[in-house]
Parts: sequence; C-alpha cells; structure tokens
Amino acid sequence: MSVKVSASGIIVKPEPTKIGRLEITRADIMNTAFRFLWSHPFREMTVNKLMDQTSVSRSSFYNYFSDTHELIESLLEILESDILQGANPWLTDDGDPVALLHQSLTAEVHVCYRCGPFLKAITDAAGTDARLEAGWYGMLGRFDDAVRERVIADQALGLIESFDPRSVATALNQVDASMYVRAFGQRPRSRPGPVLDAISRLWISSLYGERWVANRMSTLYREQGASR
Amino acid sequence: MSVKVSASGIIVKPEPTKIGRLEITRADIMNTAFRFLWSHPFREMTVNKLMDQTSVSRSSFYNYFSDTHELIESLLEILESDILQGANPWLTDDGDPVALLHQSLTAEVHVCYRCGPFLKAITDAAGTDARLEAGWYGMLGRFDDAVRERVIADQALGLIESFDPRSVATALNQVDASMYVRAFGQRPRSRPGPVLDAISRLWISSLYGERWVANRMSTLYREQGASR
DNA sequence: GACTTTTACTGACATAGTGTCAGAATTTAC
DNA sequence: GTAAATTCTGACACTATGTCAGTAAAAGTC
Repeated sequence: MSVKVSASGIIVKPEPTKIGRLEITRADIMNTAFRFLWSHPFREMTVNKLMDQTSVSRSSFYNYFSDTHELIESLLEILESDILQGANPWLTDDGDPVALLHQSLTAEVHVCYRCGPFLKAITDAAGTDARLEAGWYGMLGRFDDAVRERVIADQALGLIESFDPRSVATALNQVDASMYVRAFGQRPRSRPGPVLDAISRLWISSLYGERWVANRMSTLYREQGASR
Repeated sequence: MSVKVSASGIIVKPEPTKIGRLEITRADIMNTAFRFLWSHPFREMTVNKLMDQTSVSRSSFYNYFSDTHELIESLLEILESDILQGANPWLTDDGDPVALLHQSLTAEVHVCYRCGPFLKAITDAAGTDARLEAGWYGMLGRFDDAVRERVIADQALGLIESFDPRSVATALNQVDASMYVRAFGQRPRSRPGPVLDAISRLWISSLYGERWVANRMSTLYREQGASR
C-alpha cells in the first residue's frame, strides 16, 4: 500500500499520505460500534443505527466491512491481544506456578470486567454468523493450546498429576469465558471479586490441588458473613 | 383440510381425525423445528423454511408462536425437566456425595450429548432475543440455586470447606453448559468421555478435594498413551 | 342434513433491514 | 487548473417479518 504500481508498470510513488481518510473513517466506525455495544446488546445494532452516530452515510459502512459480523471480528482481534498480554505470567514466566496462575487470572478478570458488555456482544454475534463463530472458537482454541502446553510442562515436573490436559484446559477456559460473559456482560455488572475467587478455586484446585486455594482467596468468605 | 384436491382435481385424502387439531399442528411445528435444528444452526431457521416442512402455511405459524424465539422457549421447557431429572441423585439423595455427584454429572452429560445441537440452538437464539435470554438465564439460575443449596448442606457437615457457595456454584454450572454447547453443539460431536472426565475433575476437586478425583475417571489417562 | 357459530387456516400487504451500484463529491496528482 | 484517484451517497432490489381481513373446515344445534 505504501508503493503503488501504475498500469504501465512503473513504480509511481512512496505515497506521501497526509493521514488516510480511509483509516479515520474506519476507526470512527469501530469506535462508534464499541460505544454502542457498551449500552446496547448486539441484536439492536443495525447498520442504520450505527452509521447515524458517525459522520458518514449508511452505504459507506460497506466500504469498510461486508456486514456487522465482520466489524465485530475486527474488534475481536484487538481484544485477543489485550487478554493474552495479561495471561502471560503463568503461561511463560518461571516461579511459583500457583502464584503466577493467580496473577494471570487476576489480570484476565480485570480486562474482561472492563469490556464485559463488549465480550457479550461478541458471543451473541458469533451465534448469528458462521465466520465470526469460527473466529471466536479459533481464539478459544488458541487459549486452550497455550494452557495445555503449560499443563503438560507442569505434569512433566510432577507439579500437576497426570490426566488428559486437553479437555481440562478447554473446560477451564470455558469457565472463564462463560463467567465473564454472564457476570460482566450485562449492566449492572457483577463485582469482579467473587468471580475471581470462584474461577481461581476451580483452576487451582483442579490443577494443583485444593491445599493451595485458601491462600489465594481475595476475601476470606467467613469474614464477610456469607452474604451473597 | 379433511379433503384435498390435487391439481388434476382428484380427491387425494380423507381425514380421519376427530379431535385436537390445534394440539396436533402445534406439536407438528415443534417437532419440525427440533428436527431442523439437528442439522442446521438456529440462524438458518426462518419461519418460511420451517413451515415448508409442515402441512400448514407460513401464516399459521403465528397462530401458535409470536416468533421463532417463543418456539425455542417452548422447547427449552421440555429440556429443563429432562436435565433436572438426571441431576437428582446428588441434589437430593443421601449417600457418598462424591459418588452421587459423579452419577449426576454422568446423567447430565448423557442427556446433553443426545441433544447437543439443540442446546447450541438455544444459546444462539438466546443472544438474539431478550425474553428468551431471560428464560435461559432463569433456568441457569435455578440450577445455580439447587447446587448452592447442596454445597451449603455439605459445608455444614464439614464435607466441603467454607467458601462463597454462590459464585462457585455458578462457575461450575457454567462449565457444564458451555462445555456441552462447545463439545456437543456441532457435528461431528466430541466424544462424551473426555468431557465427562474434565467436568468431573473440576467439580470434585473444587468441592471435595482432588484426592477423590482419580477414582472417578472413566478412563485412566496414562493407559491410553496421552493421545491427542 | 341444513343452519349457524366457532375454530383453524391462508394470501396479500405493509414494514424493516440488508447489500449493491451507478454516479456525485472530494481529495490528490501533476 | 484539470485529470485521475479515492471516498461517499441516494436509490433500488431483495429477504424476512408480522398482521389482518377473509376463507375454509369442524363443531354445535335443531
């Protein structure tokens, strides 16, 4: 894109490009969609309603995305890198695995709390479009693989007992994803503390054993009088 | 309808039915929908395609259901009782709780394996309609409550350590639901064995501790050589 | 069996949202 | 300043929805 070739085959220019109008409009649409999905479910997002909030017409939408699902897919890509970043400690670092796992889960909960309604929009949208569904499942699958790798490594070290790492990795990731959508997908969102505690309990007890769990609870349940 | 005349003017069929035309047509539509959803995702189910497979016209659909979501809601009610039935042992019976839990999970996996694509249809449809979504979350909520009750009871007996039972119950039910949809929702469906193993591990280790898990695995992982 | 009444069904219509395309408007190239 | 490109838009065709007035079938009545 930075170098264009004319019909005669001559290299035309290294493109001075002030700032692409194209990029601006595209970003405008994506931002508008993100804002819209913060306060409305995906099912209410029509191309019309969306483009009313931008400076360009409805038809222009189709210069950038073939439909609303492709738009969501673009937003999803951004999200994936955000989440993966926070999950890094346990997946890659050396040290106390239980501490690292808890650290990764904490980061993940934070990111997903912040974009809960958008996360829900993605899963809703995935159900209405085959391509997006494949993209969403693809992302989940990459998470599964990463977790599986780490489990295998810790099994080799004797830190985790021997069991089929694939299905357990999938199940653990599914807990996270479905809890985030359910707890943070609708406003008012649930508070992240209890969600983190529950998720941590499941991950730690099923991988490293329940003796590690108690240390990692953000709030001691008894202290707050067993309230909701 | 009791007498049909073909294009050539020949009387095609006499109708022997006496009663319940309404119930019959309603059941016809519901059966057709169920069959359709076995081989197509919900997003492809239009009123047109559906009613083409029945003996009545598209318009008639609206005599029975206000839209496709309400139809799904009716089918969901049937499903809920099916699942609850299998879950009964752990929820209500006396005896070894770990054994009963495993028994309940086994039954649940079986039911959900059998109607996997339909389960996926429900969750897809829930994302596209507020009322159905409320119904689906309502059902999940009732499961959460039942599990929570049982956890509280076992906590009182000292069988389960003291922690917030609500969020853990929700998380555990979410594992089940999301795994069933993911593993059994698309054909070819995953085999139920590994799914049951993974789910059992999460439930048992997070509630009763990992020392109980090994006994309950349907297949000993080492024996099958850590394949895939 | 001929009648009215009730019940179940249907075709035709209005509406909403989608995606396309030819051409207008705007920016960039020279 | 004009040509070429890029970007945008109104108008159109199409699909699916849900409604409704009217038709057909069944049940009730004598």
